[in-house]
Amino acid sequence: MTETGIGRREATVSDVARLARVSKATAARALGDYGAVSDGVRDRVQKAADELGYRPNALARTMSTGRSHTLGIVIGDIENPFFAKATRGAADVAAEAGYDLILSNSDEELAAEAKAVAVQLAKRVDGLLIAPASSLAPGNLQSVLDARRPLVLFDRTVPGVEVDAVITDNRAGARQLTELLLKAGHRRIAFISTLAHEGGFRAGEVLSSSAVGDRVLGFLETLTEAGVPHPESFVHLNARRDGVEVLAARLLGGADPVTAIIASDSLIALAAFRAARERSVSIPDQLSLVGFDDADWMSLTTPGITVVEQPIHEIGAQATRMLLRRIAGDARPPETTLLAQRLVERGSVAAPAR
Amino acid sequence: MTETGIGRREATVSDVARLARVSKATAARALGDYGAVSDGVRDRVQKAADELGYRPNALARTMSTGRSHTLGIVIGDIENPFFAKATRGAADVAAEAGYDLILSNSDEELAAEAKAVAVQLAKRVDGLLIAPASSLAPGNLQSVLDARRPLVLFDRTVPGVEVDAVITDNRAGARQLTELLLKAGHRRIAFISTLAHEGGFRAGEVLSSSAVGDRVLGFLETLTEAGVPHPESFVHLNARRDGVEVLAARLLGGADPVTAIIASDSLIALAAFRAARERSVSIPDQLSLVGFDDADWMSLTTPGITVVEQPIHEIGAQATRMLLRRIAGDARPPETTLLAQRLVERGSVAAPAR
DNA sequence: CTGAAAGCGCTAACAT
DNA sequence: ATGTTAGCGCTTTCAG
Repeated sequence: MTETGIGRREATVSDVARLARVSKATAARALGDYGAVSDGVRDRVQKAADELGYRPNALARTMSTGRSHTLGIVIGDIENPFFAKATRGAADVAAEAGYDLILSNSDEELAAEAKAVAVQLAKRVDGLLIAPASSLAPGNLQSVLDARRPLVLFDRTVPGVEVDAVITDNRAGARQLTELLLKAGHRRIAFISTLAHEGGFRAGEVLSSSAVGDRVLGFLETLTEAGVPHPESFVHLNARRDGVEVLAARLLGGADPVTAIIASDSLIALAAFRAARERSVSIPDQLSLVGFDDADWMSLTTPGITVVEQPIHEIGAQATRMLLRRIAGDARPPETTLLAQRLVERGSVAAPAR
Repeated sequence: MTETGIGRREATVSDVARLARVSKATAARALGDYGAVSDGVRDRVQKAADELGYRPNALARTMSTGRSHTLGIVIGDIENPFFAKATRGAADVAAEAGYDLILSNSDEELAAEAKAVAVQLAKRVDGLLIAPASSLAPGNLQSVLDARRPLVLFDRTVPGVEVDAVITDNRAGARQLTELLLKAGHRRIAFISTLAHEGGFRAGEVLSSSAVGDRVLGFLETLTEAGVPHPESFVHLNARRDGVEVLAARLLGGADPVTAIIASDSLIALAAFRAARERSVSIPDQLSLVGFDDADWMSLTTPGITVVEQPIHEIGAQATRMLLRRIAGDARPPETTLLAQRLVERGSVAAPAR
């Protein structure tokens, strides 16, 4: 029954109990559907609850049970289609299991991530899903481990932190892309990522995103195997999101222009495509463009863009399933799930101009 | 200081107080930074807290203060770029103000929305941001009002529910698009939306999304003013997300094909573009395509797509600012903020073939 | 400035 | 099957 009246506070179990003329405990049992209650009493309590417009207080319940039925998820940026999809995957399995998600954007910055983690822990989430801002700085993750809260990483791992993780085979994906380009005859291939990175890339360096690191690895080893000299000079990191276009333009101009570009995510592919278009360099005739992640528009451009696709929704879903399992008490040693990437060939690759 | 040891429970204010040799109240004051505490004591408490690895329990705090510093947001689908952007806008102003977001996807279904609202209320969010699944069914919103929780709607309003809302001028946007098409010489223009709707559209009908309703209104009135007969036959609702392509294909084939399409969101524009491409109907020569929302890929296709753009990030941001104001106690009568839409002309409009 | 005690709304023993 | 009584961890009077 809908409640009217002004200035009343929310009805509590006590209120319901009083109206139903039973003890608080009995009312709680009937309302919370646990313990044993006779049918008659159950009805009376239910009726009283309806009459008072009783709404349970999940926080109070959490206080006494210790379970919040809430998961924390911290990602780079919900506007990035990758994270949006992964988050949806997570939200779906969470909702299915009766859990909610508290969402935080880190913008890939450790400080923001730290704050997000602290708040989530303070709110006593039952577990955390994190796409770590850095694979090199375990601090933020360590604090959730210290707090003894289950944690599952996704998209990237962080060496030294022993937790579950769900990632995809970036190295293999990069190999596929690179081989495709090599086979088409390319030798000057730029790999572009917005990953934050100090100074130019040097061979053997460990990157702050294991995902990008693995891609670079697959890229470099494939080039090296093919006998391409100094392949690391083709790795371009630290591109600002809004600077990718300029970078791409620069790579396409100059004395020794690249003939192919590998974009480390769909947003970069977008910028590269735009740069090419604006300088009237034709794809695939004058430039081959490939990338990671299959954005829905990639089949719409002329030509369509060849990519390796990852099961993004599933990344979030699997990570959440694993987290739920841990919350349920699974104590097996941490494992990292490696999902496959799949090549989707479209028209953006051809032999280099000369 | 990082804590070691197994099986210990989280440190509480009491623990800290004991170690610092002060009362619980004093420790709480020092930790929570309220009340008055002498410097010496403050230090001692802080040190004790560090030593124990004390992490505040935000739920307990909420229990006694009544404020959770958490906002609920319920949207259609976080994978939809529109909602992703609006959510980011909301998250940004929320974080700025020290609030978190609990996210729920309704898939535009009332039942899912009802459940989401119930859970959010149970978790005692300080306020809710909702893009209502239906402008016709006030029930879910009424329950948040009944719970006396501040509520701000965005993207659509629901007549009869007196609350704040942030929307954009869909009617004007639709007029602009329609006029553009009319001016180019089009007379057979299809308006496509995935909005759930029973049976064919009849003039004067109120739709379950005020946003789509306003667009249809602007569309119809502009056509009517131009003397186009039976314009309501051009309104196509209830398209399944994965059926838009077929629908578009059907509209382009048949005896009396449309010469222009207005897509009610970027996902529909995408599907329509693909349908045209697949049937080799050339845009803009054989089909003019326009739509709502400026997706980032729309400047990449050949031709680029003409749209009216809405300040999506700002929709979420403004809604959240308003919500925060209400939470702070602002009791002015509800107001609905109307943001402008802006025409972005690209190359997808031309005169019809014949 | 500091302490004691009550209370937020619920669940969990432990009786009866 | 139902009731009594303690808490959960924090804030908040109210004293001193």
